[in-house]
Amino acid sequence: MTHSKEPARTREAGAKRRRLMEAAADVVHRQGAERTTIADIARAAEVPVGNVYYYFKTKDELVAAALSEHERHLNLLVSELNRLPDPRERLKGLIDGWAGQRDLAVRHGCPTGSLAAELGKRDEGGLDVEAGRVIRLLLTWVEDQFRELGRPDPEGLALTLVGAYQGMSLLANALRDPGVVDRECARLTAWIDSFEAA
Amino acid sequence: MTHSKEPARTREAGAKRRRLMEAAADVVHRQGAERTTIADIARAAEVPVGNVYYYFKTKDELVAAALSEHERHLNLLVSELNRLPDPRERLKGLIDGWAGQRDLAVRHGCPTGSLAAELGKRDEGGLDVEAGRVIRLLLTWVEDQFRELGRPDPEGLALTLVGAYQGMSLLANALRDPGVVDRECARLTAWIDSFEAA
Amino acid sequence: MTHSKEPARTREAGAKRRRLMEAAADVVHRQGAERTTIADIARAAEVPVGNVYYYFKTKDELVAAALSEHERHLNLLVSELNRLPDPRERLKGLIDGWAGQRDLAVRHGCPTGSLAAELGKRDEGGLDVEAGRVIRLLLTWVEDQFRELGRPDPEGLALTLVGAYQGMSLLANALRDPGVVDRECARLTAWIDSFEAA
Amino acid sequence: MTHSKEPARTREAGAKRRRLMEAAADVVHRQGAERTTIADIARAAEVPVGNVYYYFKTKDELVAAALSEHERHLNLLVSELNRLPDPRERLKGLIDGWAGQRDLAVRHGCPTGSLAAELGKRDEGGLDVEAGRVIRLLLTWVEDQFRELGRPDPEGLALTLVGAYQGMSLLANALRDPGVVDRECARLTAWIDSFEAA
DNA sequence: CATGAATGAGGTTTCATTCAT
DNA sequence: CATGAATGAAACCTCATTCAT
Repeated sequence: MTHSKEPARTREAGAKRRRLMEAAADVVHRQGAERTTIADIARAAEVPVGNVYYYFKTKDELVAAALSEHERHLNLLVSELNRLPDPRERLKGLIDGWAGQRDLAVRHGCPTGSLAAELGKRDEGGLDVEAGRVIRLLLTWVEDQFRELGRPDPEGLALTLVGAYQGMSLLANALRDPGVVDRECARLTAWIDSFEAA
Repeated sequence: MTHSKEPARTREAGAKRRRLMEAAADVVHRQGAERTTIADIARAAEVPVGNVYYYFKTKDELVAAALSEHERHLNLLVSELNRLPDPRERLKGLIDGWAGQRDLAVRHGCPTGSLAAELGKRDEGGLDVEAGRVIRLLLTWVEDQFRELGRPDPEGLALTLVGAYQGMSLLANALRDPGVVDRECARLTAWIDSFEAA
Repeated sequence: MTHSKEPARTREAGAKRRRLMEAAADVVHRQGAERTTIADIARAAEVPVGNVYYYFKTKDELVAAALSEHERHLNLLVSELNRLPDPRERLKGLIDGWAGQRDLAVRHGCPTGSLAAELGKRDEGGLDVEAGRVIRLLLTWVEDQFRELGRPDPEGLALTLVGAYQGMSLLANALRDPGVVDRECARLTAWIDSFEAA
Repeated sequence: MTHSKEPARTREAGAKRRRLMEAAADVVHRQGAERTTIADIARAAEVPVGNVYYYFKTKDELVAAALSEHERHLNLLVSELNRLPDPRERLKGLIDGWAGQRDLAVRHGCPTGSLAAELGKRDEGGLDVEAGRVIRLLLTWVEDQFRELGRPDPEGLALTLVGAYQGMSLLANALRDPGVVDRECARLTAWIDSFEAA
């Protein structure tokens, strides 16, 4: 109880890989992929540095793991929202989720968006494409909601909504101002409400 | 005078600093601050590596120089737009400018925004605050236009407009899709047009 | 008995060690001792990495096992050749064997010779001596044939013949040219034929 | 005089690169390319480890430098021998050179040959081809001598002579026996002498 | 100021070997 | 004996920064 030094193996096998993925997602979100060292992630996951490579052969694989964690979280959120009967409520639920993560956005931006921006600076590795794929998952889901609502140009509306989210996250982070998220989320919610029923 | 090796110091004296700033802004935009080395910037500016330090004492100062280049460009743009008599036309001119930089945004995102996102991952150095300041310059100018247009909540409108720009830049870059910029710029222009005259 | 996981231990028991030795000989010949990892050998032998250490306590023991495999092959070849009644035919049979392994020599050199060269770079471990011992086995056998042929200085002739083999293997490998083996083997055969009967 | 710590820069600029090449050739000959670390070479050249990379971007470039040193030595030797008027004397001079390096061959084998053998184990990098090129330089020169002597099949004779050298070097090294070089060099000299004048 | 060269801290990665089950 | 997982020592390499000329 005093030390966490006790062998983690006894608890559950395979949990380490999960711990590493979560640590990678978290640390990369906070520090950025370039500034994050393997040692940072290893420390956060309470795993010896050398052991990390048993689970992930390169640093890039760890970054990919962070990305897939964000994908997992997105899928969880979407599953949750899909239980709501009304697409309008689903979209407003999504926006509520963004509002709820306000402080995280202020400190570090959108996890997926800021990672995508960083990976987009690379010329090789293909991780940039992977990031685009995760973002497109959200876009497609949002588009589906607008379509179900019977709105014309659901693809454009999805771009506008998700773009607004990425924009507010970046501004809130750059200005260190939580009010940005509050205002924009309120505006977006009102925007959704302004749509007449199908 | 004796050697032809003698450089035209007086002629190029100030030019080197300028070249370094421009190179820093360009290379950092393309590669990101972390992935950019001093040697990269020196090469792009055609300045010997060892010489860089006479103009910029640290790498952070070079990043700050990149930021100030973006600030300079912003000021130039704003000066240009301020010549237009109508604030509505000024805002539409701003949006036209974004549309005109579409391909750059697709490849590397908004220069200031992506740099701000990267610097926001740092805990020290204060460059993140500097980036926020540059972004705020744009926000304030946009806000002034909305105010002059007589719109209520000009600050919120500015956040929405600039946020939309940051969002479209990030999405266009992540998806490698120029259409994102086209669509959103068209929408924003229509949005501005939807405001009645003061 | 309860689980089908139960392996046929008794059946495969000794086979694993044999598989590991063969894999070591093969992989070390192709990649060299230094570039070969325990994992490489384990994979080639289809033995779990952690299990290797029950058969070979160190990597050096595996290299020694590779050497002893080459020794075993040499002994098999010599036994075969010893069935021939004429020492001249035995020597020519040896050369034929070299010619038959031409393509292997072009790709990776003589298994024993290239391993001896690599081990000769070491200052410790004694494996270099072991490699010399295996090579001397061949030398002694060849010497015996020349002696039986009644040639003067059989030791010198053996050095010449085996040296020619090592030289052609190295050159064929370095030049990636199978013709080297063809030419030299033909020459050596003619050389043997040039000796008058005892 | 007591310490060699004094800045080497004062002596001659550019000498460091030369020192590194020589150290690489020497250490790689003694330890083999795989067992040689950058630190080993740096120490032998009295250069800080980090500085090595200013001159050679990768370890492979250092190995290539070692190879080119051997090429340089070969060219020097050949230039020397070319001063002799008689091709027979030139070839015997070459063999005398081998005999003179007897002890080095016993300890570490032929510098070029053992390096070629090691590089031949690689699948990538192209250094193996480079090693073959250097060996071919010697072959071609020897071939030219035999041709000038008016012997038939000069290419085959060159293969035989150079192959004998590589073979004796490998055997002498594997057996740790200088006598191998003595005997074989004597035999080769007699062989050359056995050719009638053109 | 100018410049190629120097330096060392720190990061990524590999791998022989050991250990818990 | 069997096995996946663990460990840490070392190797390669990068780069911001400094220095000698």
